[in-house]
Amino acid sequence: MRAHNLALVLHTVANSTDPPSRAAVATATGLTRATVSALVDDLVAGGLLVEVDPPPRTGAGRPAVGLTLTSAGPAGLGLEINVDYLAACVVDLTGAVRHRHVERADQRPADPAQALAALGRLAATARHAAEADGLIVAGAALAVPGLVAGGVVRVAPNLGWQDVDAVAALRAVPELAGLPITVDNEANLAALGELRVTGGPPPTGTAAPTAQAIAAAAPGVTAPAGAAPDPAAAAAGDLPIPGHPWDRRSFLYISGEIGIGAGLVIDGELYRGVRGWSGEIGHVTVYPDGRPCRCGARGCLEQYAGQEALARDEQLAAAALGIALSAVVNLLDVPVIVLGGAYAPIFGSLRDGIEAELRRRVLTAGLAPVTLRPAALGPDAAMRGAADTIIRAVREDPAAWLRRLS
Amino acid sequence: MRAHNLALVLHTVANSTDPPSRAAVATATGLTRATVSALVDDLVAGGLLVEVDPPPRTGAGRPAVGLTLTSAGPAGLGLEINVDYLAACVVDLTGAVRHRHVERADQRPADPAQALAALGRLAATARHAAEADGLIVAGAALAVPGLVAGGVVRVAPNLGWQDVDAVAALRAVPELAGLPITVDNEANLAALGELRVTGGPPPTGTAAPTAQAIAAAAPGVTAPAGAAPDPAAAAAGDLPIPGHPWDRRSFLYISGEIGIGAGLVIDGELYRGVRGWSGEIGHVTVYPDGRPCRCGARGCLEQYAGQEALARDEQLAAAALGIALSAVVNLLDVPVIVLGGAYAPIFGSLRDGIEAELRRRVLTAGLAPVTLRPAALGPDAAMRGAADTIIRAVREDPAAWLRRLS
DNA sequence: GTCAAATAATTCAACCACTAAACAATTTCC
DNA sequence: GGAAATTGTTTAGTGGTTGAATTATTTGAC
Repeated sequence: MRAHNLALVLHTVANSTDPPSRAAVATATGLTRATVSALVDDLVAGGLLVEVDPPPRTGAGRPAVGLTLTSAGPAGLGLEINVDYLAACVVDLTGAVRHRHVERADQRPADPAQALAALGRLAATARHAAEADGLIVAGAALAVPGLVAGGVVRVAPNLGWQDVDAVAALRAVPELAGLPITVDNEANLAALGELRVTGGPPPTGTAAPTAQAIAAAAPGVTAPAGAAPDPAAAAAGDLPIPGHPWDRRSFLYISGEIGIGAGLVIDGELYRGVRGWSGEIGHVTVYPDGRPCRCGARGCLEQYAGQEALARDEQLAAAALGIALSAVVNLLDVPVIVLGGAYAPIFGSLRDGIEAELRRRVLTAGLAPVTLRPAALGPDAAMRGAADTIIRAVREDPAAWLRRLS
Repeated sequence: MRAHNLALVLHTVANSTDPPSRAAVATATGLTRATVSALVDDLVAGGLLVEVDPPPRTGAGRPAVGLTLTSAGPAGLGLEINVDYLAACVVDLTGAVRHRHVERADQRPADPAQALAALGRLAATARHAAEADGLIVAGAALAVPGLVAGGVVRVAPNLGWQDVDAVAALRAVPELAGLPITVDNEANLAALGELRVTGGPPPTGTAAPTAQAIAAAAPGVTAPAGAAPDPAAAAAGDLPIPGHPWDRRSFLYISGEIGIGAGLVIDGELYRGVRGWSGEIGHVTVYPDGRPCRCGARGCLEQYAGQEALARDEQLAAAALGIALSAVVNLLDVPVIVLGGAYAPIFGSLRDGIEAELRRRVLTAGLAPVTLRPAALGPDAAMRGAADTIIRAVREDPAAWLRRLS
């Protein structure tokens, strides 16, 4: 119960726009001021929260002391191996990127051990830099473009990997000793990265609006007015995302790389699938008797909207994407689709073609909108999402972190 | 916390094969015998559990007194409106069907008010019969073949309904006064019905096996050996379902009626979609330029595997189903697909055709099996699932039920 | 400048629910 | 018949919460 309430308080502070006072947290959570005080004391002592200067005064009374997440506590180490680069970043508890290093180099000629060794070096320097900066790296997560099971990369076709125990390789790096390390699919983690940047606070208390209310409000397929990413806002890391509040916490993220992956986020939670293999949208059938795919099937989406096909014909790609995405929406009732990876920069030219298919093929298109939007994060999404899994674990179970310190 | 532990104890008793003692519940839950005693006393006083004769002795020591769910307490009223019948059933806390009445009649000529009035009469007699039998009807749920939003049936094409406030109509029936009433999609509820019958207990304590372990064990698409439903076992309501334990709690249920719907159950939870409109697999595109569908699109699954098409060509239906289901598995990594409705009786002739497509088009088919199986429940599935939502609510929050009594 | 009103945070007694350990009840086994 | 075993209850103790009272610090009125 204490663990639950610690998490509740931490989330409330994290999701507030300006530093809330203990009293504000109490009213927001429904707990007593006394209880909140006790919990906050623990979180401050444990180095997860810090007291900051009071927010601008608002009337009579004793001035409040503000609370924010620390920028000197636990941090997450995000790693990525992709076809043409290695990358590492450190993200602190507030979600700020504190270190970032990308090493461009084609990984396909390298064998897995070489690539992982190079990544290990990147990770080691990132950890050093972070700890010199007062951060405590709480764990590392690695994004790879392939199917992952139990820490092992089963298949990563575009890297040419098969049954590579990436976790074991990283654990062997001496500078990473003692760190919990996980591996996950690139698209899944990119979806989490997108969520961290655009997700915003969970709908506090109020339930999602009824479908009834939605349908009355805005029929048809829609996209935000200024759909192209606003560079200034994106740089500030605080993109204003239009739409209904739950649009920001439930979406399908499509990652268009050489292959095509997807990450499904439902109400702020990533759905990984029973065995961790969800999101293989690249091999959804679009044209049953179409082009042969290297997976052995015919007419896979990847053959029409993968990077190769994309270079040849963007409109064909858009139509194929539209067909596959219609299936997703019909099956899962996802209100928002985020186009990432190679799709983000050409969102403008894909949008109409995708929307045309959605309008035609989504059964509920007339009842409620399906919103299309470009990804906010660019090529860093997966690495950022990987780091986010670490700080998310601390945020969701601060009690464990406090125990770990003592 | 008390609420949580009450639910924990209730679940433990519910999921035990024979009536457990207080001590057995204590060891199973990890709570103290003292705590369990206190909780059980509350549940017995509230009429959710009853003490029964001790199970056969097993050694020395004071004899235990067994605990079971009551068969005289809260009950769920399950209702269904479909194209050619109305139905009502009452299910008690143990999951036993205590009353059941089906009224065959084509509902299409009737206007919604007439149909709902007839259903109201059915529901009223069911409630009476149940209460004469010592049951307390805790609520009612209605299954309809259509899109539902906030208690309103937005569209039910095969009934010819549009924007029918079914909940309001039923609430107006005097004999149903005071009952919480909900409406839901037929396929969603049928999936829950299937879960109740085949789901079994949640994997106690142990996590799902790693994908790694699975892949090593059994590659390829598989189906249970004796795949046709065993009538004797089905009648006993205790069908032995083969496969891994989590297979029973994560599956996609396909309901083949005039239209085709699907209900997705993940780890024992029904996924309804953000707006409640998930599972419209009937309008997933199979052949992008194929037959025109009444939804306005082309090549929808319904045109190739709906009841009409099914009558013409079962093999075409199987191939189309295989293509659409491959998309589902690629996207969601669902390990089991349950064929219900009109598909269940002809499972044998559909199976090979579906499996061929799955083998070809599911990317991970070589890593882990996709199991196909016929539904266990037959035409009662949706109605049973509807009733189950009511008793599930009581089971998941027994504290609320106890409060309600006082 | 002083005092009342307002707001923030802490302290303290009471309470609820769980744990641990002792105890009572009832059986089997020797 | 008595020791051992097992179930279920009782009792004292503890952690974490609430609610009320208390302290701290500011604004605004006079």
